[in-house]
Amino acid sequence: MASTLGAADPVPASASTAASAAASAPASAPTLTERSRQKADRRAAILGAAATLFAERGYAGVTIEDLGAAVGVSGPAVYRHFPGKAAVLAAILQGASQTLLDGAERVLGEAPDAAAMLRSLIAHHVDFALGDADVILVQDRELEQLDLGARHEVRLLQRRYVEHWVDVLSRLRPDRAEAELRFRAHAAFGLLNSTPHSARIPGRRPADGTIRGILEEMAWASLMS
Amino acid sequence: MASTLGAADPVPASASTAASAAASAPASAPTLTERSRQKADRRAAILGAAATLFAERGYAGVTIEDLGAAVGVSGPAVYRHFPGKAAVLAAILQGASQTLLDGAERVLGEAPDAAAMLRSLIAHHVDFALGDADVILVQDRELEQLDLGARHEVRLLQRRYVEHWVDVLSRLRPDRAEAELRFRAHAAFGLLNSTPHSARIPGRRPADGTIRGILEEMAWASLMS
DNA sequence: CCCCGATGTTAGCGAGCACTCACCGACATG
DNA sequence: CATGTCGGTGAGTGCTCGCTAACATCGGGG
Repeated sequence: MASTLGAADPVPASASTAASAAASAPASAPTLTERSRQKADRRAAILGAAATLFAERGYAGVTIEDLGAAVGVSGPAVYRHFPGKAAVLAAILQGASQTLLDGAERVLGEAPDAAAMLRSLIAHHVDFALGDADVILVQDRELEQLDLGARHEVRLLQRRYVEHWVDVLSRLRPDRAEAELRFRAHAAFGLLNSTPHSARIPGRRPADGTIRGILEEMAWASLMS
Repeated sequence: MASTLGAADPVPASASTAASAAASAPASAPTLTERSRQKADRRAAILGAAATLFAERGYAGVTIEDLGAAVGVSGPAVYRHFPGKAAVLAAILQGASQTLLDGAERVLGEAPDAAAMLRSLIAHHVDFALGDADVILVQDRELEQLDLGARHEVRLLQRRYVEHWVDVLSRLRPDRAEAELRFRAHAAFGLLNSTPHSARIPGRRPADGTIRGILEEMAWASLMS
């Protein structure tokens, strides 16, 4: 769950004003004190709990008090880790987009040909959708709650992610226009991201191992049809 | 946009306490006075505006004042048509589910065989998704904002809708388990409902007539793969 | 060992908002 | 024409919630 923007850096920047701060630790290493590790844990815990709560009750349906209570602290302690409620949401969405993009670029580097690339992209996306269902829900539901800056950054990451799909697809189907391939990619995302939504529908669904195969099959068939 | 529940009946129930109310009009006819027609128009206008606003800013991001202002009245006038903000959302979601279900049952009656049925179901769903994009967005985003009663009713309608799909699919692919077909149907909904989401993504998309064909092709391919 | 900074707590403020109330004009009915 | 009802308004109310302020506590580096 990496975060770029957000004004709340996970690395403690103690004595940042002093120019002679090169004493305690090598400047490149993030100063592994006990205090900072606990802080990082708290931050991660808040993000995880927030993703679940936002997915369940919506961004507006969760209070700062809820966020703190979910990790054992109460109310305004959250402000020690995030500058505000919106920043928590921003960190979740940026982390998700970054993770998705990084993973895509990783698997693309390992695939021998275009077909394998598409298979890898699909498999990786399924991984994410099944593993971080909460984040998926929040992702395509609360994006417009973000302020313009953060929303723009998330959009940028998403756009780069989509372009990887379009690149691979245009190698497999050079006869099709880019606009169509981009549209098909978005539709496939809708298909793959449906699991978090249908998860709360009553009708019992297939075993978790089976789901994976079905989703990959459907995504491939729809994209290449 | 029919509404069953909601405690706000579109038919004026004036003098409902009097037992001798069989004077002015036939009891079955809804008393077509000018006043009641305007009221029905207002109600419909509020519902339409609310769908757009909820889709744009989320249920919690829209105030009762906004709802009134969108149709030219201000603030509490909305309470003359709906008992509260939640009732507006409930009417939208119930209307959507009902419309979708009615349309499905209509097209199913006109199709000669199972393959035509599936084609019709897909085409009808695409119609709805492209025509009422706002409602689609609200549908799969704000369902849990409803109170338990209304949510249950919407779930019931949705369930019946899905069962129509499962029925048709099981006639086309009797080798597959019902649970898998239901899961595939939900995934296809995710695919078809993706257009309202991707509509606000920057990358230019194909012409509106082309989209229809692509979506139908993808849905069919994914379901029958 | 001691002091500084960082993390947490409780109390409280101020804004936004759903909803109510008292009142008004207009339309349909007897 | 008189009247009761209905749709609309402006002011007001109480509550929720994001966020701040002032104070307690503790870990860790000089």
